[in-house]
Amino acid sequence: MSLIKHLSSIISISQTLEREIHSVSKKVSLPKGHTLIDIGERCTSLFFIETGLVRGHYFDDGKEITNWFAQEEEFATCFYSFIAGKPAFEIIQTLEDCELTELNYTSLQKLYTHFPETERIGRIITENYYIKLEERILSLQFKTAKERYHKLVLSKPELLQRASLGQIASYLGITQETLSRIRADL
Amino acid sequence: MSLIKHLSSIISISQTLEREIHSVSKKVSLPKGHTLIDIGERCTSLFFIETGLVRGHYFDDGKEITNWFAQEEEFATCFYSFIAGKPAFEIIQTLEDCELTELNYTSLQKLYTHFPETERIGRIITENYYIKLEERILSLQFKTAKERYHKLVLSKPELLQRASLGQIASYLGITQETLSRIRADL
DNA sequence: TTTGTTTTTTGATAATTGTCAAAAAGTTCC
DNA sequence: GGAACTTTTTGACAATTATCAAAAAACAAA
Repeated sequence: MSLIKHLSSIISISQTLEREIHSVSKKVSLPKGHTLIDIGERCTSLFFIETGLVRGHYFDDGKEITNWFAQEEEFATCFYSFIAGKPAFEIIQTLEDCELTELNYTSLQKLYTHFPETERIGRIITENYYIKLEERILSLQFKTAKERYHKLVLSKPELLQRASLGQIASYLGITQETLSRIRADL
Repeated sequence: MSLIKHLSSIISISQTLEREIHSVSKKVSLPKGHTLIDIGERCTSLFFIETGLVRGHYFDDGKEITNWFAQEEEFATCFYSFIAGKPAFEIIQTLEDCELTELNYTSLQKLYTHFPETERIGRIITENYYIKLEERILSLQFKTAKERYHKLVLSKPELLQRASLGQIASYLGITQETLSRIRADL
């Protein structure tokens, strides 16, 4: 689904605004394994995923930790860097060939200013992402490794085919070995 | 700090808007231990904390789990219920005598509509809360109990005096006994 | 102060998950 | 198909954290 269509599902987008979004955003095709943003860089773009899978990850004690996955119709960015203007603490990387729509920070701020209705879109999208994060906290806070895995199986079954075990394990906050064992005894 | 002052630190608030916010919000004084929202209710209010401490908690397997704390100059609400209009999954309760400013959902939506500049405030506040949640995820995902505790000591030292050990422990995703032991060997 | 209540600490033990190493299975590419 | 590489699984063991129970400490009320 295109970015415009996605936004239209939140509030109606005028012809003028649609044209403006078209003119300030750009389509990007990237192969699997491509790094969009590296640690330490400033992440000045928001990527809307039309097709493909992207993840954000960082290193802790030499170990790779997946912070999030983003798939079709979701946005990918180092949120902290994008919003706060600080260096990114994570690597953003494609896990599959991707078709993305890129919108940079300056253009987005201009949209907010010139098309006040986009503020509402921004707010609502952020609210929804907030709720998703909150759910993840509930899961990480007191659920066992097995419960977290089963929850993921229910909520994002396709992801299990699309990402590697190690990537999924670290996303769930457990080691790959533990996840492998959880899968074994079912 | 008052709600108006807090909002002014984000964008400038016009006289008219200030008057409007005044007229739709109301001050609430509550004693320690008061329940603002209970599980299953719809949370239709946003509470800005002028003085005092509030927490959100739920029960898992009979155990009380603190989901968040909110103190002076922060907002308290069951975000999920407030935004999605679904029943709250948590109890919101004062941990100290509180002075709050209450703004209800309908009034807030009217503000958004009649004063488009408030959309921006809403977006920015949500963005900032999102970043805070993200930080907490990083902590819960792979840090040890000790590391999580020390991080809290650095970021919110006063909280340790204001909330009980059990409340803090569950917030960190550990048992009270473990937290007690962590504190002991320093 | 004394009594009753709640919170925190301590101890013994069990369960969960991590670590390190190596084997097995699956992929990729010539 | 087979070599080289990557990913997943398995095993033995260690570390971390939870559980349950009880003692100690802190707090509140009469």
